[in-house]
Amino acid sequence: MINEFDLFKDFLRQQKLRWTPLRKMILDIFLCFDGHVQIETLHEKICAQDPSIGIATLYRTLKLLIDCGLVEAHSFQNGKKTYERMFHVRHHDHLICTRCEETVEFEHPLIEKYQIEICESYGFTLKSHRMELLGICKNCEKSGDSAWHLSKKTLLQSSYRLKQGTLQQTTRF
Amino acid sequence: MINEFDLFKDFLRQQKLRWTPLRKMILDIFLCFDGHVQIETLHEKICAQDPSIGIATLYRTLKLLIDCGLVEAHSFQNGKKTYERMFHVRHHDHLICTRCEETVEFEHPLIEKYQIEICESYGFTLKSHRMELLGICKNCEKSGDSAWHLSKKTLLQSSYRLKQGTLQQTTRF
DNA sequence: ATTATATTGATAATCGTTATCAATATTAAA
DNA sequence: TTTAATATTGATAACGATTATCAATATAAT
Ligand SMILES: [Mn+2]
Ligand SMILES: [Mn+2]
Ligand SMILES: [Zn+2]
Ligand SMILES: [Zn+2]
Repeated sequence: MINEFDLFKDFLRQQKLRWTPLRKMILDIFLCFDGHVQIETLHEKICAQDPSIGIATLYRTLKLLIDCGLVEAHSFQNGKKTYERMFHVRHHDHLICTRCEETVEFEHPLIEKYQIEICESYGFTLKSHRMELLGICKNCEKSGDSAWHLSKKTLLQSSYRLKQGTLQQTTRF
Repeated sequence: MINEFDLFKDFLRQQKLRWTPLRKMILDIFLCFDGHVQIETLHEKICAQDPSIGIATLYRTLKLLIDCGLVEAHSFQNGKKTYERMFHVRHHDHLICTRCEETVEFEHPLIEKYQIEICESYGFTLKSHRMELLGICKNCEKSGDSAWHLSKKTLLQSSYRLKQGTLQQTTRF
């Protein structure tokens, strides 16, 4: 039964790169996590085992894992990427609560099918897709923070920010 | 017949912000463009009219236009955002050629419908979505650059880069 | 052994975007 | 009209996740 380690090894050999203890360790720890992992989380757990490991190596190794198809990087909201294992994981898309950032994974065969049809009709060769549904989860919806959130939104919209209990001007980006 | 200018004016008034000549000018020029505009393109055209206008004001004004729903920002590949007018424009999603960056706009009612159904089934309130199909357009496909692209991809994957005619090591991000 | 190539960590650089701030301009209040 | 309060603007510094650079080291090929 082939596994991630063998695949990674083969990929590295094929690319004339090397299967090192460090790369093994990083893959090992990455696979401990379920779902979406942030680089920082990963780095912490790795540093617990060996604090001398630099963050650059982490980025480099993740990049390699992406190149060989074992990992996928997502760019959801906050600028930071998250990494998700892709081997022996069904394809799925994401439903994201914009309030608490909870994510739900789903798949919809018909949507997938229509995506292919659309591409064909425009003469495109579909390589991949990104689909994210953004909404408010049940919890956030009922925990009636809506008032606070609304006012917060208004404050942000009107280019003010609550700071130290008073309203202070800020820039309007 | 209500237009973007009136909507923007109303929005500003409502937020106790001001309708200034500069904001009018920026909106004016933005509306000259069709489709997706980059901030840099916009800045050039604006500077042609008045070189003293700072880029910060552009970002600020675009942000306001987004807040009031007249504009949408997209984050496709290359890190840079593009801005698209949203008023009197049908909702659509995007099909993007990853080689030449050509984009095609499309809509598919059933996909939209299923998105809503999916959200409901998980108890989410759908607020928005993002769907991008990534592929190779007909032109790029047939202009048989595939050999070059393949080798380029391999080079990138194997963490090398063609530089000054020789193969030089580079980092592996 | 000797040479060629790959890996690693520290650290600087990148770059689109945001924040800060002081000078003006505009509006509201007195 | 004065006076105070608030908003706008441009220059420029800061941000922050990611990437590049580089020298030291490790590994593979010959
Ligand atoms: Mn997932
Ligand atoms: Mn569009
Ligand atoms: Zn939530
Ligand atoms: Zn193309």
